[in-house]
Amino acid sequence: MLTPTVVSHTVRRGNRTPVAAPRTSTRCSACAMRHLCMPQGLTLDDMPKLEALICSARSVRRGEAVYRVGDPFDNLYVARSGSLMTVMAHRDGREQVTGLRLAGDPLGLDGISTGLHTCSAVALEDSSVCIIPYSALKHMCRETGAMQDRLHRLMSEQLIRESSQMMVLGSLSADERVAAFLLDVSERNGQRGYSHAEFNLRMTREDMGSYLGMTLETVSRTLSKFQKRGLIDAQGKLIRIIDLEGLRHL
Amino acid sequence: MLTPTVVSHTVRRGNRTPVAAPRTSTRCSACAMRHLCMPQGLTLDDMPKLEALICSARSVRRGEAVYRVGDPFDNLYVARSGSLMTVMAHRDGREQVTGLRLAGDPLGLDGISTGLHTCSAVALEDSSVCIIPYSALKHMCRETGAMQDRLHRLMSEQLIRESSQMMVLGSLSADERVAAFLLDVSERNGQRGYSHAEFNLRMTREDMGSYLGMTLETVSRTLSKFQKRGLIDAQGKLIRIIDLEGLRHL
DNA sequence: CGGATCATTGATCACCATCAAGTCCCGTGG
DNA sequence: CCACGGGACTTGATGGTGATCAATGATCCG
Repeated sequence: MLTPTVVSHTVRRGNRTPVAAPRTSTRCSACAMRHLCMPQGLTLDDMPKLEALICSARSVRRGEAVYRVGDPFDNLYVARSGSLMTVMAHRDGREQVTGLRLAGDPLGLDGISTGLHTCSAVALEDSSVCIIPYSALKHMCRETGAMQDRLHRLMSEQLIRESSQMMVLGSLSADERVAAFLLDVSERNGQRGYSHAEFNLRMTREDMGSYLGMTLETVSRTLSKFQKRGLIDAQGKLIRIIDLEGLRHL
Repeated sequence: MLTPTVVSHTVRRGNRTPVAAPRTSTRCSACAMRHLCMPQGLTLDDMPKLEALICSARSVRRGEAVYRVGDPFDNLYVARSGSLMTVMAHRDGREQVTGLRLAGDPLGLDGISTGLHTCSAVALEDSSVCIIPYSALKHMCRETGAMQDRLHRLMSEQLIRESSQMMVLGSLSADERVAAFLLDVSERNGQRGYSHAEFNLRMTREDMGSYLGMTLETVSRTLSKFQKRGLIDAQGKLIRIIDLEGLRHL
C-alpha cells in the first residue's frame, strides 16, 4: 500500500538537507515549562524547582529527525515551533505516518516503556523542540503534584488521540478521513491562536495518505472534489476551509 | 461500515445478561500489586506503602461494562481474569472496538486527561478486574519511584500498542490484518503462560472485524482461507495456530 | 533556468463491502 | 428429551470504492 519511496523520510526530502544539520542548543526553561506545566497551574513555590529542570532547545531542519526508531530514549521533547510527524515502520520496511505534532505537542513518550524510541520524529519544516531529560522530569514529578498531573494528562491525551485515529482508519470512508483530518488540523491550529480557516499543511499528499491509510492519488482527488463542492480552497499545501459545517457533515 | 447492531454492546449479548449484574467486591491488594508493580521490583520497604493502596476486585459478566463513555473517571482497572474489549463511538453513533484486554492489562488510562472515560470497557466473557483508585495511585507514585516507573511504562506500552494498531489499520491488507491479530493474541497468550498455539477468542467475528477495520464476512472468509491453506484450525471461537511462520509471512 | 519533487487527473482493475441465503450452535421452554 | 428460536457463522454473487498504472502539469530550490 505504501510506496517504497517513503522508506527514508530524511533522505527523500532531497539533497537540500545535509545529513548532519547544525544543532543550536540554548537554555530554554520558559519554553517547555509553559507548555508542559503552566497550563495546569503550578504554584509560585514550584517555580524554583521548575527552573531546576534543565531544558534546552534544539533546531531541526526540514526532513531531519529529532530521534529515530531504535535510538536510546533519554529525553522527552516538546515541539516549540514548526511541525513534525511521527513515523513507524513494519518489519518489512513499510512505513506509516502515525502522528502530526504542532507547537506544544509532546514527542517521545513511546520511548519510556522500552528505553528505546519505537518511532521516528521527522520535521515537516524547519522547527525547534524543547528537550526535557526524562530522569529530571521524573524526579520533579515526585516533588510537584502539578507536574505529575500534567505529565499523566499529556500521556492520556496522546492515548485518546491515537484511539481516535484508530477510529478514523477503521471506520471512515476516504472522504470522511480527509475531512476529519482537515477539521483536526483546523481545530488544533485554532487552539494555538492561529486561524481555524486557513493553514499551511506542510505534509505532502503522500504523508497525508500514509497517515490516513490511503494513497496520495486518492488524497489529491478528494481535495479536488472538496474544492469543486466549495468546501475548501486548496492551493498546494495552503488550505483554506470555506464550509466548516459542510466538512463536518461528511 | 459498521452495522447498527453493534451500537449497544451491553444489550446485544442477549437477554441472558441482566441489566444490573451483581458486583462482588473484595479486598485484593495482592492482585493489582502483582501486575502493576511487582514485575519492576519494588523493595521490601515499599510493601507497607503498597498495602495502603486500597484495591478491590469486581466481577463483570459477559457483555457488561466496567465503565462507559462519559462515566466520571476515578479508578484505573487491571484485568484480572477473563478478557475485555474497549469500544469507542463516533458522534453519529458508529462504534468501533479499539482494544482487546487480557489478564494483567490495564484499563481506563484514557480517562486521566479529561476526568471522563472516553471509551467503554466491555467484558467478552465473565471476568474480573482489580480497582485502583487513581488518587491513591498518584500519591503512591510520588513516594515510590518503582511505582512511578511502572505506571509510566504502562501508559507508554499502551501508546505503542495503539500506534501498532494504527499501522495495522493503515497499511495492511485484510489477510495481513487477520494474521497480525492472530499472532498478537497468540503472543500475548504465551506471555501469560498459556498456549501460543491454541486459544479461545471470545470476540465475535463482528467484534474482530470492527477492531480490524473490516466486515465480519471478510473476517470469516479470511479465517476459512487460512484454514484451507493449513495455517490455522478454527472451530468457531476456538482457534489453533498450525503454521506460525506461515502466518508471519502473510 | 533546470532538475527533482510534488501534485493533478485519467483509465483500469482488484479487493473488499454489501446483499442474500443457508447452516450451525446453544440455551430455553414445551 | 426434543423442538424451537435467535444469534453467530459461513459461503456465494455482485458491485463500488479506492488502488494501481500512467502521463502531464505545477512548484520549489539551488
